[in-house]
Amino acid sequence: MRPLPQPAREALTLAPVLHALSDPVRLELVRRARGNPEATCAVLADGLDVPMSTLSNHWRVLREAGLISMTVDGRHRRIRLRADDLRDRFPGLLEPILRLAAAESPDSGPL
Amino acid sequence: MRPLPQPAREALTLAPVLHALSDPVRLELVRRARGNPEATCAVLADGLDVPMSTLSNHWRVLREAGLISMTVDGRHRRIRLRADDLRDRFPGLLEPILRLAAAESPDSGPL
DNA sequence: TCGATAGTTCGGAATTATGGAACTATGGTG
DNA sequence: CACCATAGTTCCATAATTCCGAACTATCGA
Repeated sequence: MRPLPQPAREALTLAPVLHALSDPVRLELVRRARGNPEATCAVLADGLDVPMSTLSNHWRVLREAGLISMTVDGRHRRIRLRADDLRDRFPGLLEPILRLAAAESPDSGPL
Repeated sequence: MRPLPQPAREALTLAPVLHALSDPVRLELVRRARGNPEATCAVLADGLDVPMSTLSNHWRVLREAGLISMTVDGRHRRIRLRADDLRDRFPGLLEPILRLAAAESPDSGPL
């Protein structure tokens, strides 16, 4: 269950977080990650017509911005939303954004 | 005082708004616009070591995302934050972001 | 009319994003 | 162990964006 490198909580900055959330696919991945702790990349991306290499890039952007952490678990990567770190560093940021994203695509509808 | 074209309130979507806010320069411009209604481009960008053509692009991104409106006033463009439209369409979004941005660069400090 | 001011547009260079193909690493099976 | 399937990453060429200097436009004031 080796963890992949990620920025420390104190190193998180606002602009990269907003950038990471400014893509519809990534926003959806984050929403799913929140509702689905410890899920793998493939599970979270299920049904999203996006090629795997592009997804891998999206996960990297999310990880480098500090939104998620990844741990290697066998052949899988487990994704966890860094909810605590984000709440600590950017209180009041993530909840409204995810709420509005959910309002904009109620199901996991048209991204 | 002819207004420049801008997306209608109902047409605003989350991803472009987050994208517009994901750049440190634009974030700063939005902060200044909020504290400085009816100011011109030049006034809002004062002191920001960014070339004018780049600023013009930033204003366009902000306008097209629906964050600001611009009206032509003589030789000037007056910038207004679309606070009402944004609050209506994305309640709870802008305030936290601008608060966190202010916390991250208290003055208009290192962008 | 002329010049200065305020900002936009154009176009090329630099950066970033996309995605197919090849690769790596792990687990399961015989 | 040999072999294959799975899960994801990396490489790299193309496409799309962004940056910014230079040229342009529009308006005001003298």
